[in-house]
Amino acid sequence: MKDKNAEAKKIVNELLVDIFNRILIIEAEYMKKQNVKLSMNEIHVLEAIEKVEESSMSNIANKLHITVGSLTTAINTLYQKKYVVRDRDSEDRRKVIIKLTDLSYEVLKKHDLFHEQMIDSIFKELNVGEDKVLIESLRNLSSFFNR
Amino acid sequence: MKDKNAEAKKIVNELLVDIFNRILIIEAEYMKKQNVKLSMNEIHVLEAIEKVEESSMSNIANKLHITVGSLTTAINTLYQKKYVVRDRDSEDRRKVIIKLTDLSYEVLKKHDLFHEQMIDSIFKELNVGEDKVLIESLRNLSSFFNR
DNA sequence: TTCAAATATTTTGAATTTCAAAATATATAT
DNA sequence: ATATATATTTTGAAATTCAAAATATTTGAA
Repeated sequence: MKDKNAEAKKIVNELLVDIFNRILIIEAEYMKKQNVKLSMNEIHVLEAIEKVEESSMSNIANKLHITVGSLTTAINTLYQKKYVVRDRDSEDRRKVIIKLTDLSYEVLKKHDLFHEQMIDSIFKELNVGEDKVLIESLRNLSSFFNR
Repeated sequence: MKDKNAEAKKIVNELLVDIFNRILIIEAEYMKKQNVKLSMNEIHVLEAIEKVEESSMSNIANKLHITVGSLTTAINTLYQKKYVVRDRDSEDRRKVIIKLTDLSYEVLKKHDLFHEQMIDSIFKELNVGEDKVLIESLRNLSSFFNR
């Protein structure tokens, strides 16, 4: 049986693939232009540390979907470059808590600005109430990944 | 000045980041479950070869936003595993044209199915005409990357 | 209390992916 | 003819990742 939305679906798929393929490259170029010396990978580590509830190694690695071992090497270089410090949790001394330095907050401010501009570009031609459709669609896509 | 859409924008940004962070992992799990032995990286190379107009090394690398040198190593292993063959362009013998084998088309069929299910999950609760809003939003985001 | 099991992290060794620059081959234009 | 441009591969190095082993600390049961 034919799908009446076939054409729209094809377009949405192509747009998503295109966006997905380009976002990292564009974001990296933008950050470089802002004089940020870190890779997108490193920036995403900082972002995860900022967003996660308790910034232990396990929690951060979990948020990033990488192993704790991989995170250790990432944190090692970020520590060397003075973007993070390591603290022991006083309650449970097995846990290492990662804290961001001011250097990191500068980077994250620039990163947030990029995302703001990106989101503004989506909203600029949206009419009242249309944001609901967009949010619902993205929620459906996100929950598709939960099964 | 306050932005009346501030809350909606925040939600859209979080959804996009979440989708972006998870899609590759979920897609990789799916392909593995379908008994595909290739990495997502390798699958995306096959996808680019299929989609590009003329599948020369330069065109493919361009589509993937990687250097031709990087592509050469990727094609080397895909050739070894019998997913592609190399042809010389008879018009211009500098060009190497990459062709997919049947093994690749099997993989791409499974990959397409994943994307179909993904897109269906977006459309399942969309009413008539609402797909226009979604397409317009994604188009705006995509063209934000063009500046 | 004490010690085995569980949990948190780091270390190690290897694979994959990537790049820039040099090398090679072919085509084009003067 | 030959210099220049274009297409690709090779080379050497860096970044990112993983799994498994090693280390440190906590927890729970005897």
